[in-house]
Amino acid sequence: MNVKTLCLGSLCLMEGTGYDIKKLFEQAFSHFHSASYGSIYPSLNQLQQDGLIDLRVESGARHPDRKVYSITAAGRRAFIEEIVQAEPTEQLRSEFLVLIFFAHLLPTERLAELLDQVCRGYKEVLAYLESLQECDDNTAGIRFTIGLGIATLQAKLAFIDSQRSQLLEEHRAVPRSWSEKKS
Amino acid sequence: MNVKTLCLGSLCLMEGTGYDIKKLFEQAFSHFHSASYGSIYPSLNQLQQDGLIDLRVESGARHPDRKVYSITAAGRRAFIEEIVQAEPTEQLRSEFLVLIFFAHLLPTERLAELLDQVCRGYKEVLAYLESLQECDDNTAGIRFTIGLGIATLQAKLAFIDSQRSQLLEEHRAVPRSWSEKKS
DNA sequence: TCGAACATGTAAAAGGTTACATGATTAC
DNA sequence: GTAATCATGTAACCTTTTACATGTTCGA
Repeated sequence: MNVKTLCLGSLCLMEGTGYDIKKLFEQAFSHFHSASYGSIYPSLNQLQQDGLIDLRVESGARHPDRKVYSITAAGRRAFIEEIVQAEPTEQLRSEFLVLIFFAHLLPTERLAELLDQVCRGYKEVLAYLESLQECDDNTAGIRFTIGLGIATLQAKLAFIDSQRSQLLEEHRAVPRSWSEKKS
Repeated sequence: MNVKTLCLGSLCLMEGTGYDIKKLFEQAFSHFHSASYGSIYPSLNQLQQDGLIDLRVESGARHPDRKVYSITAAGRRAFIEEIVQAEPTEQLRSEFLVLIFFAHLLPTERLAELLDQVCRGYKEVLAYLESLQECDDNTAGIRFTIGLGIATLQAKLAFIDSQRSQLLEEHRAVPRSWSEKKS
C-alpha cells in the first residue's frame, strides 16, 4: 500500500487539500503509516490525471490557491478494489530494538537513557491515542485501530518497566565488552 | 539505520558470508528489520572497500566461492560510534491497520478473514520467538528484544480476541456502506 | 511584531525490492 | 532423482525522504 492509495482512501472520508491529508497522516494514521509532502502532492496530481479524484480551486485572499480534491465514483471503486484484495501485512523498522540487540556494545548509561527516551515517546503517543478515543464520530474500524495501538503501547511499557532494572544490572555485570577494543 | 550498518553489526557478532547475514535478518532480526540479497551484497562490497570489513575467499569444491567477511578494528569502532549516537526510533507500516481503518468499505466476510489471517500470522511469529528464547547463548539484550516481541504479540492477540466479535457485529449492523455506490 | 499555521510544489538523492542469471551440494 | 539449501551477484525500477523555494494569514 503506497501513499497514492492512502491519499485516495483519505478522500473517501472527506474532501480536502494536500495539506489536510498530511494532517491525517500525522494524526489518524500516525501510528501505522507516515508520508511527507514530497510524496503526497505528486500523488494527488497523478490521481487527478487518472480521473480518480476531482479538483476544485479556491482562489481568494489566500495565496497558494487552495486545491480542494474530492473522490470520483471511479476513484471510490478503485480504492475499494485495492483494499478488498490487499494482504494484511505489517512491517516494523525499529532502531530501538537494533540498539538493544547490540546493547553489549553500548555504555550502561546510554542504554538506560535509551530505555527512558523510548518510554517517554511511547507515553506521549499513548496519551495522544487516548485523546483520539474521545471523538464521537469514529467508526468501529477506527476505534479498533486506536484500541489496538493503545493495547500494544501499554504492553510494551509494562514489559520495559518490568525488565529494565534486570537488563541494566546484567549489563553492568558484564565486564564492559563495549570498550574492549577501545584504543 | 540502513542495511549497511546492520551488516556491520552482524559481523561484530560473527564472521560470515552474505548468505549467513541474510539468515540473521530472517531469524534474529526478523521482528524488527528486514533486508534482501539485493541490498546485502552491495553493502558488503562497499564496507570492504571502506576498510571496515576483511574478506577471505574460501575456494574449494563449492562454486560461487564462499566470501567470508569479518569485522576490522576500524569497522568495530565505526559501528559503535554509529549506535552510540543513534536515536531509538520506531516505524510501523501496517496495511492491516489501514484495512481496518477503512473497514466500513469492506464486506463483513473479508473483514473476518483479515482478522483471522493476521492472528494466524501473529501466532506463527510468536511460536518462532518462543523457540528463540530457548537458546542459551543469547545476550541480555537479545533476550530483551525477544521478550518485547513476545509481549507485544500477546497483547495484540488478546486485543483482537476480545474485540473481534463486537467489531464484526457492529460492522454487520451498519447498512453496507461498502457497497452503497456499487453499480 | 513575531511565530505558528496555512498552503503548494520540485528535484535530487537515498534506500531498497524484485526479477533475473547461474550453478553445486546435500539430504531424502 | 529431486527438492531444499548453499552461494553470489546485477540492473532496472519503485517509492519515499530531504532540502529547497515561496509567501500569506491569523492569533497572541
